[in-house]
Formats: sequence, structure tokens, C-alpha cells
Amino acid sequence: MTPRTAEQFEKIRKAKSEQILMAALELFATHGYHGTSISAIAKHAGISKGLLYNYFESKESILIHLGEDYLEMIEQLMNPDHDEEITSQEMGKFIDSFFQTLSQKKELWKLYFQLAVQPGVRQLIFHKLMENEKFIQQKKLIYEYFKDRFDDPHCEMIFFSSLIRGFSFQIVFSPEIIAQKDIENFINKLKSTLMVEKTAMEN
Amino acid sequence: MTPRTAEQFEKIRKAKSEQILMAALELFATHGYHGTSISAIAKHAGISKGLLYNYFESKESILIHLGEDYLEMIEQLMNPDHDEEITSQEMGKFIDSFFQTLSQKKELWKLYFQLAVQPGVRQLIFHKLMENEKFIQQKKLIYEYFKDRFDDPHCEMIFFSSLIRGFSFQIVFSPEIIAQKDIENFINKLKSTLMVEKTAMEN
Amino acid sequence: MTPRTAEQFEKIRKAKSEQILMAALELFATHGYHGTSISAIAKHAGISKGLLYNYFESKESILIHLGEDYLEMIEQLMNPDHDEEITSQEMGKFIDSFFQTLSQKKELWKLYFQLAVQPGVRQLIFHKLMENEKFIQQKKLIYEYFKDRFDDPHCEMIFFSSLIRGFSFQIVFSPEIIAQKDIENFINKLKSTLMVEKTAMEN
Amino acid sequence: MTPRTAEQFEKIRKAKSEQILMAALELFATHGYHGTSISAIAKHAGISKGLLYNYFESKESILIHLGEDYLEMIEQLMNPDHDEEITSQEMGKFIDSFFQTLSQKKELWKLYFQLAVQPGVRQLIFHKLMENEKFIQQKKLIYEYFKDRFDDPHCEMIFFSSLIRGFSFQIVFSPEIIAQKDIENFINKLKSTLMVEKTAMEN
DNA sequence: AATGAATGAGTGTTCATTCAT
DNA sequence: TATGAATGAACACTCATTCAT
Repeated sequence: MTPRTAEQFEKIRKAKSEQILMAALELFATHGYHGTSISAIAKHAGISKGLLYNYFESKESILIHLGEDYLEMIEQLMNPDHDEEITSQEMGKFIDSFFQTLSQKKELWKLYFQLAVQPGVRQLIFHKLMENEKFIQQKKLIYEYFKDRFDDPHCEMIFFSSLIRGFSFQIVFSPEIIAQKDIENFINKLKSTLMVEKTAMEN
Repeated sequence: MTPRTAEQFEKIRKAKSEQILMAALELFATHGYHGTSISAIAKHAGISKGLLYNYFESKESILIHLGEDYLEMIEQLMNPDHDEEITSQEMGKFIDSFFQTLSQKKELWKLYFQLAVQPGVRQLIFHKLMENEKFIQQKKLIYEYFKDRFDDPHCEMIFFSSLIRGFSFQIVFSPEIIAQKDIENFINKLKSTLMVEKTAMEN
Repeated sequence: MTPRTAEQFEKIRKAKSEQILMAALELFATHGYHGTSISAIAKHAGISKGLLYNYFESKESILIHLGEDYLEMIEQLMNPDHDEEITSQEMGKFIDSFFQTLSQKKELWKLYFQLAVQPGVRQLIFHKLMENEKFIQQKKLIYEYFKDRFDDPHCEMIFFSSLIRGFSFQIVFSPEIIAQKDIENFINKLKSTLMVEKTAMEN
Repeated sequence: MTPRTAEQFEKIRKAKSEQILMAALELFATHGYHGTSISAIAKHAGISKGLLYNYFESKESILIHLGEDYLEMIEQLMNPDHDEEITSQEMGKFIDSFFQTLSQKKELWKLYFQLAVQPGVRQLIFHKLMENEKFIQQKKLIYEYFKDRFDDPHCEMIFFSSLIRGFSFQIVFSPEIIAQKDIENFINKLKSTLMVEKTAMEN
């Protein structure tokens, strides 16, 4: 009889919103943005098509929201909390966090690759990433890290970013051919190469 | 005036077929499979929609054919020409060939990544790759190559395949952030790590 | 605190009802019936969609009610208060009232033209007008007025009704091209033509 | 067997195009633009929805085309063929042409009123009318005509345009209450008032 | 071999209406 | 009384595919 309170409505909205985003993420991640229909998302979320538009104004806006979720994840991953240089130990922790995230938020990473692979769709999301404060800051610190330790830091960074990207791709899309032990070995190998002490470079 | 022979007809069919596939590849690579319409392909190929269906029975069949083109490319790349072991020099040549292919057939590689990212399509195409004689043979030879040179060949192979995959991804989808010189450096670094002489391993 | 009496409830209902109708009228007049959504009406009236349906059973029923408001307005305009003949002065007053109404209830007149233009809706609303006692009575008196003054009263009535309708249309939909002074001139011209003394006609 | 020639295609397109426009005109004229669905137009034209979009890129574009048909009609009506002044006889011919058009192209006139009554839709069409060369030129000539004959030409023009607009509205939307004889009488009355000889005005 | 007109199921989106609270 | 979440049919529009020519 008594109408719902504003908080109740808010709660419903929040929950349903999340429900829709999760359904969309799963489908976008597996079939791509264009390969996923609004009908499919609604059905997967267990609601009507009409209701979906009560929560998101368009299909694209759902993607944007998910893109922001991804961005938030990256932000947390990249949280340096300081402007000072990264120590070897911090680099180790970063690598751990990265691979933890990779397995815990696999769908979000799938989405990332899906978008990276569709030139038309990428720009909807990626420019935000590239302009993100924390992302830029962390990239700079990482570059400093490499500069302090390797002869050709630029080349070395390309090397390591390729390595991580390629391995992530494999884990995310072909997990069946990589055992858990392989992942651990890989991480260890990565760490032992990267976590070297800062050397007094001649330049 | 003289009626064309059967071979001539066959040749024309082949050429037109190729023309359609090239048009489709270009569009799939830039706009994705779902983002490309049959109309667009026909227009890009300079023929009518109707005629297109004279050559391919469906949009999906075009995709399958392109997938086979990709397989063929891989087959050529993987052509060992012999059953014997791979030498360091042959490994060097293989790496060179790979990166040559990568830049020459960039669109086919884009398509590869797009397909690799779609679980539904993976099965359609990639199981063929996995069952391909030459591919299996070459993989075995490469594994031998690693076994003869590294302590943990399985791990090392994952390491190198990730490295190559990740770098290829970068080149193919973000060429603007990688200079030609970076590519050469990368290849050299790769070679200097991989092209080591066979060591007498204990086992 | 004291429970409201039935009359108070009734009064509140009436007021809210009016509030909704006014909101709907404004929107219908500017965006048309099909171009106005129930949501928009509710928002414009400052209530919820649900509550709106507490007052009107459908969108169409709101339209019907507004149509009745229009009829009521016409009825008031057409109020002869007597069965006897219309004098020239009364005709002058009628014309004044008409144009006063036209500017005061411009939106109701916009709605009228919108409805008049839709054959489906015409029947819904206008047959009521045609059957309205006062309307019929007044029309008869006006006809008498013309009969007493002009050679071909039927033709003359068509002439004047066209004139008024066309001018009203202009005022209502293209007010920017008609100055206030034009309106006054028009009314004067109209009066000077219509407010002639009854002549002894031969028949 | 042999494919259709370009002319054949052109002929089909032209005919079908016309067919669609006629269907749309009828429906727009009776139910209004927003009250008419693409489905309804397609069904009324006896074709599929899809085909309709082979001929017109959008619902709005159909309206624009019809608007241009209306414009063309007005242009023909307003064809002065000279810059010189309009004679009384020409004015008579113009009135005849106008009413002939009114009954022959009743649907187009209905559309005109439908659009005039929907503020949101008007601007799609009407600005073109207002900027049309011939329309402007003819309006100027008509104004000259009034200036040469009446004391207050501006007021007089408003008077006559209202008269014609209102009568047209009646004929178009309530033909049942106006007999053919009424129309003729009206036209005659109009002519006898308008077709006066140019007088030497004092100003 | 070749065209593009034609179809119909599907897309993203809107909106009148209902309903639990 | 009052809310807005929820539905489902409809909307404008697209596109893979078929077909008469």
C-alpha cells in the first residue's frame, strides 16, 4: 500500500543495473559488441527489452559503462599512491596484482581485447584510457623503472608489454592449453627478469 | 568470339572469387565481420549482390574461405621441407618469414585476431589448424629445437609464443606506436635469444 | 489531521485532474497528440505516470476530455440566453467574444484544428458538437440573422464562416505574421460588414 | 535470362517510387505524419517494408518528397511567366486554377494543412516554400494588384487570404457540408469582389 | 554470367499501460 | 494516494538472402 521509499527504489535500480551490466559483459566478451543484441542482453539478464532502456539509454551507453568498469579496474591496478619511483618489490607486487586481476575479471579483459580488435568500436573507450591521469602517471613511473635498469628501456618496455599482452591473450582466450603451473612459472620467470636492482647506469 | 574453353571459365571464376575475398577481407579487417554487410562487400568488389551469391553461398562461407586463406599462409610459413631437426639458422629464417608475413598480410592477421577472440568462430576455423599435418610437424620440430637448447622447453615455448603473439597484436592493431626501428630491434633481440647453438643437455 | 471530507477529496481530485488536462493540452498543442507521450504529460503535470492513470483511463480519454473542454468553451461562446432573434449589437458582442476566446484559449483552438484535420478523431469529438442543443440553437439564430439581412444567406454564411476560420487559423498557427493592429482592423471590417440593420427583405 | 536493361530498372524504380509516394500521401493526409507508420505505408503500397527503404532512405525523406510535390504544385499555380503586373483577368484565372487544384489534388492540400498544424513537422517543409523564387515573386505581384485597387491593401490581403484558407479548409476536410453549387457561388462572389479594374489611387 | 528489385526476420528503441509496493 | 519498475507490442530501420529478368 505505502509506496516504496526513495532508498528502496535506489536499491532496486542499483541491483538491476548491475545485473544488466553483468549480462551484457558476458555476451559482449564472448560474441563481441556487434554480435550481441539488446534482446539477448535482456533475456540473459532475465528482464524485458523495455526495462533495459529504463536503465540505459542505448546499447552504446552500456558499452561505455562497461568500459568505465574496465578503466576503474586499471586505475586500481595502477594505483601508485605516490610520485616516487617504483622499487623492485613494488614491481613484483604489480605483476602479481595484474595476473590476479586477469583471472578474477577475465570477462572484463575479454571485453578489452574484443574492443582492441574492432577499430570502429575501440575509439568509444580507449581514448579515455589514454587520457587517464593514473594510467599516464604509472606508465611514466614504469618507464623510469626500466630506464634505471636496462640499456635500451624503450625496446625493453615493448618487449615486456608484448610478453604480458600475448600471455594474457592466451590465458583469456585459450585457458585450456595453459595449466595453472605454467602461469606460475611464467610469473616467476617474468619477475626474475624484471625484479633486478637498480644499477648505476652510465648515462 | 570463339567460345571460351572450360579452363578459361575456371580461371575467370577463380579471379572473381579472389576479388571478392580480397574485398571482404579488407572490410572484415577494418569493420569486423558483423560490421560488414554483403552489400558493402559486393560494392567494394565492384560486382552485384546477386553475383556474389553465385560465388559464395553465404556471408559465413566467405569468412570460412578467408579462414582457409589464413591457414594456407600459416602452412607456407611452417613449411619445414624436411623431417629433420631445425637448425639455428633455419629458426632465424623462420622468424624473418614470420614478420615479413605479418607486415605483408596485415589484414589476414587482423582477421585472425578477430576470429581468435570469438569462441563460436574459433571452433569453425582453428580446429583445422590444430589438425593440420604441417602445422603439427613444425610444432614438433620447434619443440625439439627448444628441448635441445633450454632447461624448461615447455615454459620457454609459452614464453616465446606469448612474446610473438603480443608483439604481433601490437603491430597489427596499434602500428602508430611502434616504429620500424623498434620492429628491427625486437626481431634482433628475439633472434639473439633464440638462435643459440644446440647444447648437450643432460637428457 | 482531521480526515478530509468527501467534498474536500472531490475538490482535490478535480484540481489534479485539471492540472493534468492543462499539461496535456499544452503538449498536444505544440507537439501534437502522437508526438506527446504519457510520460511527458505526467512530468509536465508534476506527477507520476501511475497517478495519471488514476485520473484518466487512457491517453485517448485525456484527448476526449480536452475535446469536451473545447465544446464547453464553444457552448459558453454560443450562449444566446434567449430564443429571440439576435440583434446587430449582439452580433458585435459575439464577434468580440469569439476573438477574445481565440487569444485567451489559443491552445484549445490549436487542438481544435489538429482534431479537425484527423478524420478518425473528428467523429469522436465533433458529432457531440453537432448535436449540442445550444450550438444548434445559436446556429439557427445566426442563420435567421443572415436571412434578415442578406440576399443569399446560405452563401453568405459560408463566406463568413470561412473568413473567420481562415483568420483564426492564421492567428493560431502563424501569429508572427499578423500584428495586433491587423487583428483589430480585421474585427472592425468584419463588424462593419455584419452589423447592418435588418432590412425588410422580400420574402 | 538476359539481365534487365538500365532503362527497365529505371522504369521500375520510377513506377514503384510513385506508388509509394501516393500511398504515403493518402495516409499522411488522413492520419498525419506521426500517426502513419512505415508498415502502414508499405502495406498500403502493396510492398514489403524492406523494399520501401530501397526507394526512400527514411520516413522523413518520404515527407520531404511529398513536400516537394506540393511545392511544385504551388509553383505551377503561381507561374506568372512575367514580371509585369497582374491584370484583373489574370487574377480571375488564378482563382480558377487555385480551386481546380484544390479539388484535383485534395490529398496534397490535406497534407499541407496537416503540416501547418504540427509545429514540429512544419519547419521540415515550409521554409522551402517561403524561400521559393516564384512564390515570392507572385506574392509581390499580388500585393501590387491589391495596392492598385484597395485603400488598405495589407488588411485586404489578410482578409482574402483568410477567406481562401478557411474555405479551402472546409472543402478539404468537410466536403459533405458544402455543395458543388456553394463552391461555384463562392468563387463567383470572390471574383466579383477581386476582379475590379485598377483605379487611380490617391497615393 | 549478371543485375538489383524484393522479401522478411531481425535490429535498436519507444511508449501506453499495468502492477507491486 | 502515489510511485516508478516492469511489460510487450509497436516503431523506424537494416540486411542476408532469393528471384525474375
